[in-house]
Amino acid sequence: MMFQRRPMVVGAAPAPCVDCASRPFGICGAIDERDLASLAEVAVAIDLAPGKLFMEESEPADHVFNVTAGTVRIFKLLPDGRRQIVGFGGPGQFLGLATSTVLDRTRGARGCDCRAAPAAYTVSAEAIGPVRLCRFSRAALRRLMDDFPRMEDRLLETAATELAAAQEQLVLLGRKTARERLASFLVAQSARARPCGPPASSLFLPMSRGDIADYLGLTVETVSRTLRRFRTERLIALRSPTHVDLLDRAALQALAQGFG
Amino acid sequence: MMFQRRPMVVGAAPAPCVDCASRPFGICGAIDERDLASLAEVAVAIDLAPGKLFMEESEPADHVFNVTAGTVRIFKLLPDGRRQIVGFGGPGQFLGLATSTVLDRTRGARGCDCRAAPAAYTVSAEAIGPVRLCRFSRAALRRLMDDFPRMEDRLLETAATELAAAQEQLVLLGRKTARERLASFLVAQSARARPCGPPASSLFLPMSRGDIADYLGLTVETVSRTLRRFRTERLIALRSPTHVDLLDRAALQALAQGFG
DNA sequence: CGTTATCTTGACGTACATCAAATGTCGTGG
DNA sequence: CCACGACATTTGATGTACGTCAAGATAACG
Repeated sequence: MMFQRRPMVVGAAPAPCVDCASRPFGICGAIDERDLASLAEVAVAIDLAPGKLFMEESEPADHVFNVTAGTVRIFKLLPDGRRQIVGFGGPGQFLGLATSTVLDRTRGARGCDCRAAPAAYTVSAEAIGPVRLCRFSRAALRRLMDDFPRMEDRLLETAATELAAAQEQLVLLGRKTARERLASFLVAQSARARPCGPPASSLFLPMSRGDIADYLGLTVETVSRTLRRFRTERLIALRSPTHVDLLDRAALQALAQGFG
Repeated sequence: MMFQRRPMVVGAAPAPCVDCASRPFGICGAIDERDLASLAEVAVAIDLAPGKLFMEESEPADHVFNVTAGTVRIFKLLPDGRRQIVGFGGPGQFLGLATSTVLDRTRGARGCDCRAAPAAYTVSAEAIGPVRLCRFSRAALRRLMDDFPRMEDRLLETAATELAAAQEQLVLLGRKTARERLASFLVAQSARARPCGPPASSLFLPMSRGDIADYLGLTVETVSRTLRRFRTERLIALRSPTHVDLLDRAALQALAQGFG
């Protein structure tokens, strides 16, 4: 196992996997320690500079990715520039599920071979701050799933979780007020900061206000105003734009669920 | 294999599968003709009366379903009654993906055994009009996936398609105007009516205005007004509340994508 | 053919967007 | 270390798309 030197923006190196801190969080956790060699064989570690776009909607989906460090934003654009962020991804985040895009998705049903079209990414993704990720070719993923059925199980589980998250976000965008959206966001972030155990009350937001706005279907101004109002109500404290303390988690939780 | 008699509302019978019209559209299409017996063995056909709730959010996810006739609405509720419909499902629609709900989904990442919790449905579903569906126990699905790997492949593919659809809907709810939402809805419905080939220009909407509103994050009034405006603009014709003709599909398509 | 739910239409209110400007934050170089 | 500039964030004034409330008009149904 050797080191490769590469230009700074995109460094690539074979992945050790064995001591990958994000393995338990992602689909790689499905593979047993003693089989990690087959994984490392096909994984390529890549470093991304802040802002780097590494996956683009409607491009051929030749690779899948796994975030190992940093945070990415996953989004879709309308032709006039309106942006909807569909999610943020931290260590363990899997990226690259794709559909044989027949332009207008027909909710699961096909029943004929209109799926001749090659798979394309359905969303774009770029780095927020410096990011490290692992890249696999789609073919390699296919082989891994064939060799290790637990891998496919894990991927299905991941997809189901992502779908549930997206559906929860549909409720947020379709039916919640700005206050409820921000409360939901803060509570979810604090839960994510500590996947197990008690949620963090002090949390770091790697994304900008603009990102938050585009995630919650609001404007920067509304995000800013709403957070300030939370502050005057002693629900949160704003140490810095990126560092928030949750002072009254119960109240925020209630707001998030639609009370108040 | 015996018949079970049940109250009229929910009739149940073993499923033949062989001549199931919706098989090519759903996950059952993954199973070869000569293996259909193993499928029919575990499938139970069920008839639902209009309005019948058959899957409820946060209940134990003991079964999965496959719509074979009619249309269902899939939704989530807020405690005060606000409703978000996350999708409509016709023949072929698979239902019952679930996550070990740790109350606040943490986007894919877990990395510990907080998943001890039993799987629960993440959404509710009820019949619009009369519906027929097939029910499988989750255990049976697990066995089917083990015996027929193509089944699991198909399910993963389905989940990916559903996720892409949900993400598209996030854009709609987060960033589109009422006009754009309705246009997107009409175009998508017409595309769905004919999964392959040219989209239908005359389409039947089995769901009520209220359902459409709760799907698009609007109110009934706004849906009604916007449709009427489309009518005065000669984009559509309204034969009856449930029967719409698309007169200018190109214009609607453009609107849906965010132009105009 | 009456009764009731659904859909339409109108008048008015408001939560959030838009536009505009001040303030804060942070990297860079003197 | 501090001054400067670029950009992110906050704050304020105003506008508007869509929601709410309230009748009517149609359609569905027994």
